Amino acid sequence: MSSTSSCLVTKLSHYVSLSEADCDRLAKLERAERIFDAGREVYQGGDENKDLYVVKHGWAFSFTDLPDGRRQIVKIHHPGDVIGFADVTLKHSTTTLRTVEEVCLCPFPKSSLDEILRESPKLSALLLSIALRDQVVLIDVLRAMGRMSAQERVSYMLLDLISRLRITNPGMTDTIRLPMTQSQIADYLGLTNVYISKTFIRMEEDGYIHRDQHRLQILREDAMIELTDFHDRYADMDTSWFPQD
Amino acid sequence: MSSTSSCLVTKLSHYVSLSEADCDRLAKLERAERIFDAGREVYQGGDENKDLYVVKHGWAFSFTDLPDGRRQIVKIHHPGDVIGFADVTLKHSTTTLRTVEEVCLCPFPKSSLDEILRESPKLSALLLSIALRDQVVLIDVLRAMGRMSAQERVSYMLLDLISRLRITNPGMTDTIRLPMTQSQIADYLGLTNVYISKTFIRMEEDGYIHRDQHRLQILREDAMIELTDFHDRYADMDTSWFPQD
DNA sequence: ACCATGCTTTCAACTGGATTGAATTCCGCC
DNA sequence: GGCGGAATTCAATCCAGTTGAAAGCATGGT
Repeated sequence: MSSTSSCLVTKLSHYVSLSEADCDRLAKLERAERIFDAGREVYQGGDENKDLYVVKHGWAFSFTDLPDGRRQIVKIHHPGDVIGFADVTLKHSTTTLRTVEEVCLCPFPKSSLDEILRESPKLSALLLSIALRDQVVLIDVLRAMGRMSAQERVSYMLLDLISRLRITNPGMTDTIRLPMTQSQIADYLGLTNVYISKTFIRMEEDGYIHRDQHRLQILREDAMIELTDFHDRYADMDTSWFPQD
Repeated sequence: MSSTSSCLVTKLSHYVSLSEADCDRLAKLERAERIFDAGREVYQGGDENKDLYVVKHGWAFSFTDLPDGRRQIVKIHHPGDVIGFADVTLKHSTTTLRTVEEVCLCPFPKSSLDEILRESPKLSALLLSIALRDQVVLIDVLRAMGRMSAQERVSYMLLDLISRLRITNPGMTDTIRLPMTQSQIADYLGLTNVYISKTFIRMEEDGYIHRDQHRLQILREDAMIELTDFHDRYADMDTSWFPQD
C-alpha cells in the first residue's frame, strides 16, 4: 500500500519519520471514504460515537449549542486532521460535526486506535503528543476568547489557520482560502456575524488584510503576530523522547 | 511503598483499578516534595520545562498574560492533579504557575513520564485518557467563555469545581471552600473583579448560593445545571478499551 | 434570463459588562 | 487591640459588541 496518498501520513510525518509499517497502519485508517455535501451534519452531539474520521479534503467544524440556540464552534477541521479524538473516552459525542463545503471523510472505528496503541509505541507517543498539542492550542483560543478584542480575535484566528495550513503546504504564501461564512467565524470567535463584517472591513481599511471572494490575503502578518502575541504551536514538536521502533 | 498516601493514586484509581506495580510507579512521582507559600510563582511562561508537578495539597493555577497585562487563568489545579502535562511536547512552558494558598508540590522530571509510557500500557492509556478528557473540559470552558453571560459562567465554574472535588471526596456535600480571590475568578472567566462581585451578590440574592467567608454553598444545583446545560466530565470514563496488564 | 436562496453589508437603537475611583470591610500581624 | 494592606463593595459613566431589520450581492437552478 502506497502511503503517499494518505493525508494523515503527510501531516504526521511532518513531526517524526515513520516506519513503513507505521505508515501502513495509518493509511489503513483511510481505507473507507465517504463524500458529504456542503453544510451537512455528519453526526450530532449525544450520538453514540463509534467512529473517528480522517479528513481527506474539504473543511468541516465541530460545535455545541446551548439549549436556547447560542452556538459555539470549537474546532475547525482541515485535511489530515483526525476528528473525534477527544471524545474517545466518552460513550457519546459532545459535539456536532458539520461540513463547510464538500468534504471527503474516512471513517474508522475506535477499536483501530486501540490496535495502534498496542502495536506501535511510536505512534502512541505521537497520538499523545497530538492530544497534548491540541490542549495547548485550545488554551491559546481560550486566551483569545477571554481577553482579546474582536480585531485581535480575528487576527489570531487567521494566524492560526495559516500556521496549520503551512504544515502540509510548506510553499504556502500569505493567501488562504477561507470557505467559512462570517456567521460561522462569529460562532467560532464568540462574536456576531455583524461585528465580524465590521471588523473585516475595518481590518481591510487599515491594511492588515485584503479580501477577494473567499480568498484572503494577510498583508501585515508581523503586525498581527505582535498584536496577538501569537505563537505557532504547529511548526515544531519535541519528539526527542519518543520510543524508537 | 504504601500507596494510600499518594494523591495521584487516589485520583486515578477512581477510574480504573491499578496493579500494585502501577501504584508504585505513580507513588514514585511524589517522592520529592516542596512547600510553597500563598501567592508564589513556581515557574514562569517561557521557562525551560524539565519538571512536572503533582499537587499534594492546596490550590494553584496556571495563567498567561498578554503583553499589555491582560491576564487569562487557564487551569485551576487541585490535589491529585498533574501540572504541566500539556507542555511536555514543548521545550518551554506556555503558562506561569502560581499558588493560591500554601501548596505542597511534588516535582518530577519529564523523563519519568517516558518511563511509565514504556513500562505500563495501562497507565499510558490512562494518561492519554486524562489528556483527552482535559480537552473535553477545555472545550466546555470555551463554550462558557464564548457564549455565556456572567452569571452563567460563574455557575458553570462552581459546578465544575464541585464535580472535580467530588472525585476524591465522594462524601462531599453542597459546600466548597473557594480560596481564590474575585480578581482571580475574573481572570479565569474573562470578566472583571467588580463584575464578579456584583454577580455573586446577585446570585446570593436570587438564592442560588450562600457565602460565608471563603466557604460557598450551592443551594440550587439543579437550577444551575439547567442554566448552563452542564455535563460532569469527571465522574465516569470509558476504560473498557484499556489494555490489561 | 429570472427567480430563489443564502451571504454580506449597512443602519440605528440598545445593553451587558467594563472602567474608574473612592469607600468599606476583612484579616493577618505586630 | 489597633495598624496596614488586601479584598470587596458601591456608584457613576462609558463603550464594545448586540439586536433586529433591511438592503445589497452572489450564486446556482430551472
